[in-house]
Amino acid sequence: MDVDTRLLRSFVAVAEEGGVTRAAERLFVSQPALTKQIKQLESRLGTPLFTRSRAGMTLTGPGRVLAERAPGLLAGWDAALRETRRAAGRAARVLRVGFLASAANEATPRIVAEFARRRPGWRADMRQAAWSNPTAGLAAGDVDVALLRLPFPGQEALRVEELFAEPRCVALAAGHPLAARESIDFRELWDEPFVAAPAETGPWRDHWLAVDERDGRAVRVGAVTDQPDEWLSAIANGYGVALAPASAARFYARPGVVYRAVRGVGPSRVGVAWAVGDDADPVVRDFVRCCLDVGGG
Amino acid sequence: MDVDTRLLRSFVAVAEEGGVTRAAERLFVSQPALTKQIKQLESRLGTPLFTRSRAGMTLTGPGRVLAERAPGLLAGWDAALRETRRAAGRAARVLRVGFLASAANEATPRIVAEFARRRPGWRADMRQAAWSNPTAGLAAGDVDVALLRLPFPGQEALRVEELFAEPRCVALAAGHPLAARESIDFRELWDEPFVAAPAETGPWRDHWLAVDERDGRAVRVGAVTDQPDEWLSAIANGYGVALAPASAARFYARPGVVYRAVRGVGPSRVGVAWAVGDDADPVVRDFVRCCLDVGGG
DNA sequence: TGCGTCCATAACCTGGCGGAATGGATGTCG
DNA sequence: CGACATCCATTCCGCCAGGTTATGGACGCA
Repeated sequence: MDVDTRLLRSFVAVAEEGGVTRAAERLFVSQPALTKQIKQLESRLGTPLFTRSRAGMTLTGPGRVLAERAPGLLAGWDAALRETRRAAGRAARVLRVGFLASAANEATPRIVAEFARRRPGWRADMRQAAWSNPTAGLAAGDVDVALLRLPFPGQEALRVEELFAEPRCVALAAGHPLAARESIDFRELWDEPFVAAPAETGPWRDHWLAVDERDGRAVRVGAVTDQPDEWLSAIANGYGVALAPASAARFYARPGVVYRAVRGVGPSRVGVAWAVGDDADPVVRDFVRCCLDVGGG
Repeated sequence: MDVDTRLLRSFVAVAEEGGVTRAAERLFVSQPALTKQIKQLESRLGTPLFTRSRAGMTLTGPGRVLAERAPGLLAGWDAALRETRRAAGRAARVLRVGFLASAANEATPRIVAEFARRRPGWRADMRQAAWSNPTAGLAAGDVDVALLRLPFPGQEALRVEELFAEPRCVALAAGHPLAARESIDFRELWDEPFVAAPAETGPWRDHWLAVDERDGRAVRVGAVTDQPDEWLSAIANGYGVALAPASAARFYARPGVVYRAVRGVGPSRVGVAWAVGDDADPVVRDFVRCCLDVGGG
């Protein structure tokens, strides 16, 4: 008998969330759609997988059996998918490069150009990742190499080469009182609301909130954003201010947002990262070499 | 990304057969349908999996990567499916009993009745299997216990308890010259065409062709059948004769087919089989007990 | 040059899926 | 005690995916 992995994912979500409604919003589908998926799975298996109650759905005996195995099956499929895609990249002479928004900024096109020079016939496929994906897909195997701001969560399990550092500045709404100033002491920002990255980015978020330079005072978070556009909008709307690499002033210029120098916060470092298993991969090595030549000087 | 296991099975079939056309007939779908499935899989993965040529389809690099992993994934899913169904049977208090057509014949209802008596609230779900499925689904895990004619292929990996033996007779077309006789020497049948079981049943097929009692002479096979209905039709049509258990005369009576005693072939033995892992299962043990009490006692 | 054998494409039909709205059961709270 | 909230189930409808049959096109072979 055959199933779509989507059905299994739905099943796992309902089992984990303990109810259709919650699982449905986690999966971004409507509740009736998910209800039907579960019913379909049950009817194909010929057995109920959940007992329905007012409070939600709990697994039956057969449901528990399936719930034990399904995550492993899905992980196996996802792994096979990654491996196949990786092979596809190699076959098409494509190096998949992930980068966090604002990671390498001006250096990026030079790195790509240098890679094209060093590896004729190859192409670097640049994939921008949201901030909630701190390794830009490298940890999940979606890319071969990634350009990131250091430090980032999961760094220990990867190889990282630091490329360069640049000072940090502060981005404010154009109408902000401090926007008139040429440069700002960070302590003047302690009580300002900040536009922060999603919570799951952990140390990365803390680094951009400069938690270490606040003398232990709590951070006021005025907005949480996941992408540069949202980030810029939030700042322009006055929901908060935010630290940014100096290059953002050129790279993310936007009416209503100004960048000012800031004293009292350390610089931001940019690095290139790759998986341990790719240490010997000649294409990955070449790309890292290009990064060091161009960005690391 | 999600995929239906059906797509993976199709992919594996095409990879193994080396072409869409052959794979399509193996999978009992039309060739265009299969072509579309493969194209869909390729487009979802974003890479060609096969190189097309006049002679058929051969795997690309990414195709080989996927082809290495797909069978394991499918096996994993099938195993999870079996386990879930097994749990479903237990939860519903159903013992799944497979039986080869003509296995226990008259004994079957008595066994089921005895099981119902010994296990109130439980139900024996009887599933007749075709002869090409020599363990009646036991080897594949589709049933918990099976009633079979001995010997059968795969017997060594299972537990088997012999229940009883009965003489074998011969089934002939009513118009056959030997049908007028009361009983027949098996050597008189040496040159008759036989209706045989499918080749994959190995020793089981040989046993019903009585290969061992032919003094090394080759068997003439007049027809191959997989089910009692086909078997009876083939005999009635005169495509061949066949050995059968004596009880078939009562159980599979049909106009145009007669059963006659035959001398010179051994009896047929009936057994109940279960998986090694179920040795301690109380329900399976009870069922086996019932078989022995009713059939073997 | 016609034929057989592949795979790809076209045209058509049907079943199933997803979404919005609604129903029904059941606690909760003022 | 009645209004409300919160679940899951159901209905209706539009749409797409998948299947089948028929046909096209490339290529080797006699």
